Amino acid sequence: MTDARTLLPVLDEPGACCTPPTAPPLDLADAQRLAEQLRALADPMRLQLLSLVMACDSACICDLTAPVGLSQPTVSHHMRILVDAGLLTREKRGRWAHYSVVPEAFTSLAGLIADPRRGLRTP
Amino acid sequence: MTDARTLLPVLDEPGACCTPPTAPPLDLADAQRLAEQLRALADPMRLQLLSLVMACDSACICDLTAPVGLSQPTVSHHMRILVDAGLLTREKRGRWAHYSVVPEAFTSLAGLIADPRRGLRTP
DNA sequence: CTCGCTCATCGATTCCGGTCGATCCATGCG
DNA sequence: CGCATGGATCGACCGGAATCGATGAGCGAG
Repeated sequence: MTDARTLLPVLDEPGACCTPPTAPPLDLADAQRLAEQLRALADPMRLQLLSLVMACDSACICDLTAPVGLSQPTVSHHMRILVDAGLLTREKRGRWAHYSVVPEAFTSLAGLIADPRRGLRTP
Repeated sequence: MTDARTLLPVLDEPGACCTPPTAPPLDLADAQRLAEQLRALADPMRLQLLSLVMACDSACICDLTAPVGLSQPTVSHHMRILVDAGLLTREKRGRWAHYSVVPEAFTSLAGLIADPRRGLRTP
């Protein structure tokens, strides 16, 4: 990066690498918040759990452990991560905890990925 | 899970948890492939790198290390992950490696998240 | 009140992923 | 040819995450 291009940015010599990135990258704080939501999604077991909740529209832990083949504490751990990421909501009814999807979270997340000018690009 | 509901599924007693998940979860292989793409996105530094590539439309490593403040091997490592996930393409021109985004990957990924009936739900 | 059921939390273990310095490969130049 | 440069790979380190068994907190039923 310490070549002549940084000193003579106007030249645009033919052997140059490419246009230097004058635009700063995505703000680190924004990137971290977005990555947190994506990291919650980036797990096969959590994707399976999400598919089950979407199918039932409202599910509790006891009905989720068997289909994914995980222990109850592990399922609870995954559900907590999904709730903390804002992708699910938890509602305690009696002895059971009912989990439901947050559709807005998925639509906004999809919008950020599909239209990166609003999410990955600094405005 | 070993309550009477599994033996008498027709009863639908009022104290029951919820409807049992008769539908199987998302196929594990599909979940793993989807998780692999999402895991590539679920990192703040990779999101910053993506924003830089999108801004330049074609960037090489030497122009990416400084803005994100990472070493060259680390940036190369992240770019490899993004290429392996199908989100970027790598093209060697001369001494430099030019990276470009794969728009279709982002649109399809956004579609799977926004319309989970096609991606997270088993058809 | 006591017991049983559901779920969350804790502690420990194991494994994966990010990061770096050092090194190696390929290309272009003299 | 030999040297310099851009980039990829290697080996190692370290923090964090996934998983489990055991335990604790809340609620319902008897």
